[in-house]
Parts: sequence; C-alpha cells; structure tokens
Amino acid sequence: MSAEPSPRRSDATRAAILDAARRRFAADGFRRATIRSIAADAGIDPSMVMRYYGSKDGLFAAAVDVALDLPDLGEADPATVGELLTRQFLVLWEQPPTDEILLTLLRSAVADDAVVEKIREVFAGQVTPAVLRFGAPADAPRRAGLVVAQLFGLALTRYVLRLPPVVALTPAEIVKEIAPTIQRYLTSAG
Amino acid sequence: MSAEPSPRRSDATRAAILDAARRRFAADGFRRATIRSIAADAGIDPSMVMRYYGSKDGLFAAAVDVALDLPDLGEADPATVGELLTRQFLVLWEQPPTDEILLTLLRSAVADDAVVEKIREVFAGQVTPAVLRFGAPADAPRRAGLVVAQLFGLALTRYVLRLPPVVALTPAEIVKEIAPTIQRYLTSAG
DNA sequence: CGAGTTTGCCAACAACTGTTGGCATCCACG
DNA sequence: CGTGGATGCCAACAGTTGTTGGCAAACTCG
Repeated sequence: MSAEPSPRRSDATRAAILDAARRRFAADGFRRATIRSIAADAGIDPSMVMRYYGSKDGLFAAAVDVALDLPDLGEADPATVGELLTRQFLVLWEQPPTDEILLTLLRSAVADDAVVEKIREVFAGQVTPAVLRFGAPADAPRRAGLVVAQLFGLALTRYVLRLPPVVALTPAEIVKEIAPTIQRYLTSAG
Repeated sequence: MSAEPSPRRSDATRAAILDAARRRFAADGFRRATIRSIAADAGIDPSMVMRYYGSKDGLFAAAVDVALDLPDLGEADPATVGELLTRQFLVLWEQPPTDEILLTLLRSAVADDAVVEKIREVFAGQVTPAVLRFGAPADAPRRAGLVVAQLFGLALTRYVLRLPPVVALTPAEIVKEIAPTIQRYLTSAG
C-alpha cells in the first residue's frame, strides 16, 4: 500500500507515540488520555505528537486505524458457527494488537459520537453481511443485533467493568455457556 | 425518610439543578457534562451548584443516589423467572427516573473507576443474592455474571450505541428472544 | 567541509475546567 | 419597621488541556 519506500529517521519515534497512545487510550479512554501523558510514556515532547499526527483526533484515528476485518464465516459449518464466532471473538479481545484497539473503541464509544458511528459502520458493513446466510436475509439485521448484544455484553462485563465472576470464566467455559446462545440467535426465525 | 419538614425557599433551585444534572450526565457522561452547562440548563449560576452540592462529585452522587433496588425475585416462579427479570429490566431502562440514572451509570462507568466500583457493589450485593436460589449456591456468582453480561449487552447496544436493529426491537420481541437465554443462564449447572 | 532539512525541546498561548470569595437582593421574623 | 440569614450573581483564581512558534542540535547530501 505504501508507495514511499523512504524510511525516515523519525519512524521509531512515530511508532513509540502510536504504541503509547494505544495503551493510554485503552487504559483511560479518549478524554482522560492526554497528549502530555502519551508523550511522557513515549519519552518525547508533546509537541512531537502534534507534528507527526496533526492533532489529538488525528492521533486517535491513527491508533484505531487497523484492519478490523472480522473472520470470514462464509465457509463455516452452519451447525457450529456459533462456537466458531465465540472463539474468534475471544481471540480478538485477548490478543495483541486488536485487544487494546477494541478496548479503546468500546471505552471511547460512550463518550464520543464519532466512535459510536464507527461501530455502527462496522456493524452494518461487516457483522450483518456475515450473518446474512444463516437465515432469512430480511431478518439478518435483527439476528446480527442479538448476536452483538450478547457478545458486547460479554466484552463490557469482562474487559471494561471486570466483574470478578465474568473475569474468572475460562475461554472454554465461555464457549460452553455463550456459544449456544449465539448459535440460537444466528439461526432463529423472526 | 426526611426528618426535616422545613421547606426551604431554594428547593425549586435544588430540584432544577438535579434535574438538569441527570439529563446532562445521561447525555454526555461525567467528564463532558460540565457544571457550567448544567447550571445553564437549570437557569442559574454555576456557583449555586457548588453551594448546594459541594462539588461536582457531590452533585454526581446526588444525581445517581436513588433506590436502585432490583425487583425481589424471592417469590418468583422458577420456571418463568427469566421472563420476569427481562421485563423488569426493560422497565427500569425505559421509564423515568431510573432510565436516565442507569444510562448515566453505564456511560460514566467506562471513564470512572469509582462508578465501576459502584456497579460491582450492586452486582455483588443485589444481583448475586437474587440469583442464589435458582441453582447451586456456590455457582451463583457465575450464573449472575452470565445474566448480567447478556442484559448489559442489551442495554449497551440499545441505549448507548443505539444500533438500529436493536433499537427497533419491541419489548415483546426482546422478551421472546432474550428471556429464554436469561432463564437458561439462571438455572444452568456449573 | 558546508548548506539545508529533519528532529527534538522549551516556553508560551488561549480556552476551558472546578472552585472560591465578595457583594447585592430578597424574604422571614422580631 | 429593620435586622439577619438565605439566595443569587459576578468576577476571579489556579490548574489542566490542546496547540503553536521559535530555536538548538543532529543528520543528509552536495
């Protein structure tokens, strides 16, 4: 994608800023994560953040701009797609680099309408189409909504609120309990 | 509860502040809702907020301080308790005054550790005990966690993110789809 | 070696935040 | 009537925020 093969001398600084920004945004959310704290974590001056990313909004966009492509469910076995989806959801939320990015998006969503809009776009553009073929097409948005409600609730209670019993669940337990629910929502009739 | 029958002349102002605060906190979250904006909505000076509520934290505590008593499930029919719980959850989230308060708590939770702690307290103090008698007592926290994950996910997608398909669901549809899930979580074995 | 660009830091600005003190005004009560 | 407290507004403070401009050092390339 990059048509410019010129490695700048400041690439290390750029990367350090982006790395610190992802951590701070994930830990504190958009508003509490200050440019000064991010710069301090990266070990550079706050003005460098402005020079390389233009503004705090630009930095946030860069920190969140990754290919959040959901797994392709196109060839999945309709009988076990609920389990597959649950497992891959856990992987996304518990492995770098998507774990911090997803946490950032969810934490920032409640305070920033722009982030809410981004989540709606991912929902309409990726989730609903992926659900399309497991039931009546006209019913896909409703089924996708139910699936997302269950999975986002898991993410909210496990990774944001950190309710102890939900944190204590092992991935295997989560799959055992929640995958059947996802399976039912995915294939339920209207 | 009030042992002081002395109606102050400023009661109307106090109520106006509290009302505006609940709306602002629900709409903007704790940090974006400023004392100045709340005072402007209430049509008074910002310093009045400080005089009557001490600080922004005091105002928030007052705005959120209502009897958030969950419905007593003690005498519910174990076979239909999932439906009962789902219905009452919808009532709490869609009727004044608890609707704005719950939205405030959820929106503020992701940015304020103190609010997260309050949610954990309600969870441990009210939700887990209510779930206790529908299965093995030692297993109650796990079942309560699963129930809350599903219900909070519904609240998050419907009232915060406002995903169109989830917003479009009628209460009857929600009960039909989600109550069986709640019922299963409530009574599932470890 | 030497001119020009890049990289980085320092200091400062303007806006906004929660918060405070002082000073009018109004009401209740003697 | 008139005194004292309650009520309200104005102005200001101190801290933090995102953001900007200028200047020194380092590097690149002729």
